Amino acid sequence: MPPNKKKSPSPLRGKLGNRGKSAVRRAPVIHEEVYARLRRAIIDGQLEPGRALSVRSLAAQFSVSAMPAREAIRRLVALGALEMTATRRIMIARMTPAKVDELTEARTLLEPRLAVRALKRTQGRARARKTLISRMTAIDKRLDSAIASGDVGSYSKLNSEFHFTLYEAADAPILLNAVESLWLQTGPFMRTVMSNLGVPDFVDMHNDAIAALKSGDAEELENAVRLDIIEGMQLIGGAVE
Amino acid sequence: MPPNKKKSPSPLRGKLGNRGKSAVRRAPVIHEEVYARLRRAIIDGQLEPGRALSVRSLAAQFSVSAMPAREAIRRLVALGALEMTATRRIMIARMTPAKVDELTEARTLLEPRLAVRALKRTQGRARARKTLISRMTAIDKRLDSAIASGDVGSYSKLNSEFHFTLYEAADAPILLNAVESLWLQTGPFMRTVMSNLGVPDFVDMHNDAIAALKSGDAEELENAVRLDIIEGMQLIGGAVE
DNA sequence: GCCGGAAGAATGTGATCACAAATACCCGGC
DNA sequence: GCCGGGTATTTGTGATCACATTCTTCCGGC
Repeated sequence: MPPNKKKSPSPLRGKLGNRGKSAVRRAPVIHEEVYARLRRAIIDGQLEPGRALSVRSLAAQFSVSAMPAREAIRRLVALGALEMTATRRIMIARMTPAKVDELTEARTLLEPRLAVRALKRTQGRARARKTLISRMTAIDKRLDSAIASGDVGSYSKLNSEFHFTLYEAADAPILLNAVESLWLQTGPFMRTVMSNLGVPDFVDMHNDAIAALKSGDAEELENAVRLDIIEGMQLIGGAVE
Repeated sequence: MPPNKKKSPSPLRGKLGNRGKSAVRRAPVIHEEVYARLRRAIIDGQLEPGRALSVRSLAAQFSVSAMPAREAIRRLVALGALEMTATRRIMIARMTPAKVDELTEARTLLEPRLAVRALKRTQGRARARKTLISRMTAIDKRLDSAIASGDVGSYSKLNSEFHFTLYEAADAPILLNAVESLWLQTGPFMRTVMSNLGVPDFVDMHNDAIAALKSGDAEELENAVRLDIIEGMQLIGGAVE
């Protein structure tokens, strides 16, 4: 009997989808799929702060082996989304007043600029601008019903979708990456705070942002985004300290 | 003979230093040591853009096994310091005009704020303020001799040391992390540009920053840092486009 | 002399095992 | 009922192997 051939059991390689229809491009790369899904769950606020995580449990949950799970976890720890205790236990990062302060400053600096970039980038392109506005309006509409029904989960998800739809239109991957890292650290708390205090009604800011996008007013857009961030972070700050 | 016990050869666990004197705290964790060393090398501009990297070669270079090397590489790819080709080859990230633009904006937004935070944090603490100033002055002095002798390597190293000495005094880990990620993407180019164009004389900005720190002038400090960034990035931008 | 392609080496990724440390669990004593 | 301590389990980390691809190299045909 040959001594090798250890790879038989294999936790289902194709489980996470074979990259949809495009078998053309690169291989699946399981660990990126795991990372993407976990990141989305955190940004959308589906995991509460302090919730424990482990390499093996995450691997089991996603039906993959330990290796992709630990790589995804490693990345999220590096980005500040996950926290490691002194004894190397992993959990969703917890909030502190100091972190609220830092996140508020970083977000209010970067996100308005990203929004303005999206505006400027669609300057000559009426078609692209219209597409962006209609997509954001659609999300905003769904956001309204989430607020009306008090659906905290949907609200979190749609809120992040609203912001990133705008930010991604800026076509600025470095800034976007930085901002994503900040959302990874705020996401869990938005959800927690709203579960306690109820869904906020910041929709004014969203409407202002859409209006500014329509009129092409960069300053108004900046202010709308900034105010949205400040109000959201104040909510978190009030709950933390 | 027992069939297990495969771990014998082991690439020298204590090679990278047993964390100095503190055997009190947590275990060594080889992959963090590898990450820290590689990150420093990149920020200091010791690795030129496009330079190839591989898991196994990095492991061999640091006398560790493949596992810590790949974890360090994974993190640096996530932070934008390393680039992956379509065929999964790893290299030091290359620069594009668009990236220069983004990095300039992000850095001019974040770094001056970090500097001001360092200023504010040492407001009441005359002792801490003095220590900070003297440390920065000492680095600046060594920077002068590096400029005088045209030592590009030392210049890069000392320049990053100067900035991060200031930024770390802000005690703002989230902002610091974001800024480090940006330096990881600029480091290799500063070095390249200076190798071609020679060592720049931005020391004025450093002197202004120190002076602002002494006088407690936040606005002057902000401007000094901003100008230093803009001049440096313009140098890179001129070489890239 | 030059080109194309095949053989060989190298690479990223996934899987699995070993191990020390930390946590969880349980059981007996009071 | 509650606590303490010892055992069993879980955990992160490192090491090693397998494998499909990709890159390199070199050689034979023209």
